[in-house]
Amino acid sequence: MDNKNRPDYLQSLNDMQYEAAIHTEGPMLILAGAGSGKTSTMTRRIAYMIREKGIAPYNILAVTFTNKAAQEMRERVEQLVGGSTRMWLLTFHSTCLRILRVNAEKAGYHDGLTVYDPVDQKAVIRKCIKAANVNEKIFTPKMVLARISDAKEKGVNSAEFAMNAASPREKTIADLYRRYERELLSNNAVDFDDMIWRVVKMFEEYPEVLEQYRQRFQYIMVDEYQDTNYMQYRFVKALAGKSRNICVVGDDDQCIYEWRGADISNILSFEKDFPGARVIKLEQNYRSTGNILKAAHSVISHNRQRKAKKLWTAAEEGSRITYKRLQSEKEEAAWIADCIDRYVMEEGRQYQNFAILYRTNAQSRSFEEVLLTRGIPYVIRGTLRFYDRKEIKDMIAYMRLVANPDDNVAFTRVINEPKRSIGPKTLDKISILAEQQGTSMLRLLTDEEIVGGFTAKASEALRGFVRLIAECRAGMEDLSVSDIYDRLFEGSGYLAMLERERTTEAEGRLENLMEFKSAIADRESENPEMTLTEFLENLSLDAEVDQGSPESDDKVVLMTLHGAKGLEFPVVFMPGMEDGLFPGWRSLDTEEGISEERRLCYVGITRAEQKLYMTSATTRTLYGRTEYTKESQFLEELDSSLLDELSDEPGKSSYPTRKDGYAPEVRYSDSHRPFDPIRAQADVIKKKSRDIQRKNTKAAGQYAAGMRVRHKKFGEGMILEVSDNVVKVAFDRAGIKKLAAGIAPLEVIS
DNA sequence: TTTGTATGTATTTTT
DNA sequence: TACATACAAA
Repeated sequence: MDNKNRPDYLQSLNDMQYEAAIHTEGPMLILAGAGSGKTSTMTRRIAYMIREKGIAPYNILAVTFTNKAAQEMRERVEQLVGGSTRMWLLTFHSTCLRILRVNAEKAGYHDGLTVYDPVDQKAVIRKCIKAANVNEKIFTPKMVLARISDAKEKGVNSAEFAMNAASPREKTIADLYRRYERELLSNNAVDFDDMIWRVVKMFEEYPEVLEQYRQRFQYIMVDEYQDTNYMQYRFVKALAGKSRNICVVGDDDQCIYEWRGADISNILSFEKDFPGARVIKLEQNYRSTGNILKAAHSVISHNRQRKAKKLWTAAEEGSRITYKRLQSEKEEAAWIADCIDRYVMEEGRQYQNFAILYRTNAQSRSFEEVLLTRGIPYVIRGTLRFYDRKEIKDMIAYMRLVANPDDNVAFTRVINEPKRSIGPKTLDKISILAEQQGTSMLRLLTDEEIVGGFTAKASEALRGFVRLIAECRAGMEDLSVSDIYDRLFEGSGYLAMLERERTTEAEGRLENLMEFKSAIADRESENPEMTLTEFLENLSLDAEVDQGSPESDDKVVLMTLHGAKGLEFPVVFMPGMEDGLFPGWRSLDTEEGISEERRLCYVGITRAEQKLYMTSATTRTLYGRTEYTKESQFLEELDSSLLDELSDEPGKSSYPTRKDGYAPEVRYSDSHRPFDPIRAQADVIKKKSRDIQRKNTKAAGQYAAGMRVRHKKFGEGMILEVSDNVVKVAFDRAGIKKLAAGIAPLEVIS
């Protein structure tokens, strides 16, 4: 194809990529193989729409699955179009949550809508299981939630579920589903499935709302289409139904989340859903050497039901895949460590060139042990997320309670954290009473009569707790998020609790909470007007936070095969190529199960740029049991002419080991540090919090009902009521607001 | 209400 | 093996 007439930013595309980029009208399916330049193509397509076709960014919706992908795409688009764009380039969940917030009332919710993560969901369903008084051995939270999620993905509500329930077991699940649904609604909360589903439902119930968004989003793009579930498909189809300007990008061979609801048939039947769809295959790979691609192809071609395609490369053949069977998982790890050492010593490679990709997280241990003793730097990516830590979740729960007083899960989480002598018994009472009165647990406790009904100790604690939350809620308009955080952290006694403990664990928690504070400050400096609600929303949708400093550090990367999707490394190790481990034993009995594992294997192989190693162990200790293993069937499926199997060389170790001493990282315990930054920060927080409190208690006296006041943001109004340091003002224009007496910039006029 | 001890269970997890 | 949860005792 003649490149001459292309705009400069399209010059670098190959013919297929170019065609995809300039095809803007009507449905299109881009089958983008691994490493085929998918993101380049997509971002250039958007740039082309904006720059050449004059399409307003306002009219474009681009949906991804991860925040990371969305962020990366946005950056690259902005580079291409020069300057920032206010286009909707978001994850499915952010997209739907935005729509849901704007139309909260129509969807049955109200202001302060909270997002429940899996831990919150579990808390809710456990409560439901208890309340329903059913066999907890059979109806485990995990199983029930899986069924509910499944139903929501299919758009089946609890009433419909109940109608389809034939067996007693199904009827029980229907009942639990009903309770769960009701609980979330009364808590003004949505789970991840709800975000998509409620929007789709609202589109059905309010065609004018759908029409409005159809008008807006004339052009729609969907990334990773093979991973969409049925409800996401419905969402996309509804929005694109009229304009039909929909471009989906994906690779059916990389669908590895079927177990989570991803429906591979969405991509397989796209041409049926959108007749006349243009199909473009991106098959040129820019990542791997020839042998790696051939190996990947030999494995994946054992799958039936796939779109015919074959990656090719202009690069050289490269070396073959090396396979080695070791004695145990310990030797397996040692062998891989040797390999890395050798590369580093002989070729001067950097550690970050290597990735160890395993099937299960449990496998990481043997690698950690070996790498640690050898002094090889490494990072484990994607395990416990920062925001999943207990102390972080606790503080988030406090903040959530301020933003949404209906959030019973948040209430239950922190009412006795730190210990306030509110045990399960008291909690039960509160819960039942709240339900009877049709209110939330926190709101119930604003009733002095009810609070007084508990023991002196408990009622005192409850009063303090409620006052703190109310004070922060009243301050929401005028305090920054970090101010609120400081006030909650100190005022709740959480800070004091951690300081009292004096264990290394408590120190670590304190450190994490300080880091959390700086994360808040970071976001605040980017967006000084950030509200608490906004902050919480971003948190719940963005699990990925700067995990130390991953990219820049020169470290071997350890992660699961699932986590590796979308990434690439010069040298990749795939340990644990054993039947029952990979493919996993739970997938063995179905064809679809094996197929998905095979796709996972394909994903793993195609992560490698230059060299791929596979290993297995004849005996493996898992869950404290040592067992003999059989080699993975994927090894047999892999074209043997591409595989070099290394045998044992008796008497000598096949690879040199690192002898030179490696100085372990020296860390001084906190008590030996001349200056303790954590303690210093804690003092700042304490001061800030007490400052807020002091201002508040002092200030209430100067206001009285009936006074006219002026507020910086809300203008003039009249005080309706003053109680507990909270001033209730009816503003002439902004409506009724509750404000913190000492914080709000109120000026008495008369 | 808190604490210690027994018991059962165990892929993968973008949001 | 290792962790979370359930239950009993103080």
